[in-house]
Amino acid sequence: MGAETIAFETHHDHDHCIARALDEARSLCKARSLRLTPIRELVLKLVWQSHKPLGAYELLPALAEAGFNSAPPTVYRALDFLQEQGLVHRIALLNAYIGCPHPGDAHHGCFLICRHCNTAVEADSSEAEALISQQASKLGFTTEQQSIEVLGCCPNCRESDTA
Amino acid sequence: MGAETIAFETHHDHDHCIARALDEARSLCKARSLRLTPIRELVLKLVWQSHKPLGAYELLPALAEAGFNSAPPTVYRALDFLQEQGLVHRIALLNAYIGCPHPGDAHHGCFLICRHCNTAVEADSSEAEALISQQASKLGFTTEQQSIEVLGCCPNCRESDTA
DNA sequence: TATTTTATTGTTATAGTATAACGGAACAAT
DNA sequence: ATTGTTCCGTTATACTATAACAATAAAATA
Repeated sequence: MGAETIAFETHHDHDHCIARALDEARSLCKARSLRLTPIRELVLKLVWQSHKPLGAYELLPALAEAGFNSAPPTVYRALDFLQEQGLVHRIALLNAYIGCPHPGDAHHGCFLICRHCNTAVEADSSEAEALISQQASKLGFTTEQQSIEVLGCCPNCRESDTA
Repeated sequence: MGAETIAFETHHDHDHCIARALDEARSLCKARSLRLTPIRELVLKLVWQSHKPLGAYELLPALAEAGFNSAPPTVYRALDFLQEQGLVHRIALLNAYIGCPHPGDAHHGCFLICRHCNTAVEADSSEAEALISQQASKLGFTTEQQSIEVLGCCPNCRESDTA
């Protein structure tokens, strides 16, 4: 399980994270002849405002401020598009959405979610996934999609909390 | 990943599954000095009516028929109790609940969920879980709870669907 | 047994998450 | 220019879950 541990680095340059995510989204959509419309781009940017998963309804006010319609379907459509393109992931345990740090390859990694600060890191879990698929296939079950979500305590919170 | 594959056996004696689940629940609650009240027992029985995860609201009509109050809090309280005691699990991807085939030991196995017939099997995934925890700890992350859910196609549906 | 305490359930209201359905606008492709 | 398609605005509603408080039942203690 390799990892995008940058979210656990408290003082990283987050503007860079955002810029990179937007750049990648633009080129990916271009390559696929898809339209990264203003709404979609804004929603992606909003999701990337932190490394904490955000609920769909938390994004609506900012959409309104930006002058867009801000009814639920607007944000859900954008999120659906971004999910289909692998630009954001949905965290089922939280009903929340988070930017994908390495879009492009189809995957749905493993999320390490801190119960204290809510930060979530997407870790590559190909080993574990392979193991699971393999064991499932022994039961005659064909794996199509995996969701691995881990709740716990991140290194930063562990230090401060002694918990 | 060992498994309770009985759910994939189309013609198994399901009454036996139910009876066993209820027996285990009774003795487990007795051992823990907890009250398996009529509502809790009925909810457990309803969850066990099949090997398909059921939504909370799907249980309400049967509660009403049995003469109980059937407002949402009633069923959620029972489900909460049953979850705390490890008698049922919640499938986050489906917002649905399923009976646990081997309560008693604290765990939250891996669920293989068939997209076609909706049957879900709880498989022991201790190997994969250990791997994930171990890799997470390399990132300084302390695992407290894991959720592994797999969507795919079960052996029965694979046969009939050619899909 | 009477009393007190605790756990459980009833009840009403509401919060939070997500989608259906349809019309209109913008864009792309002839 | 016209047509077809995609995207967005809008309204309404479905689905999932919990807050808050009153009433009841069970357990513990006196």
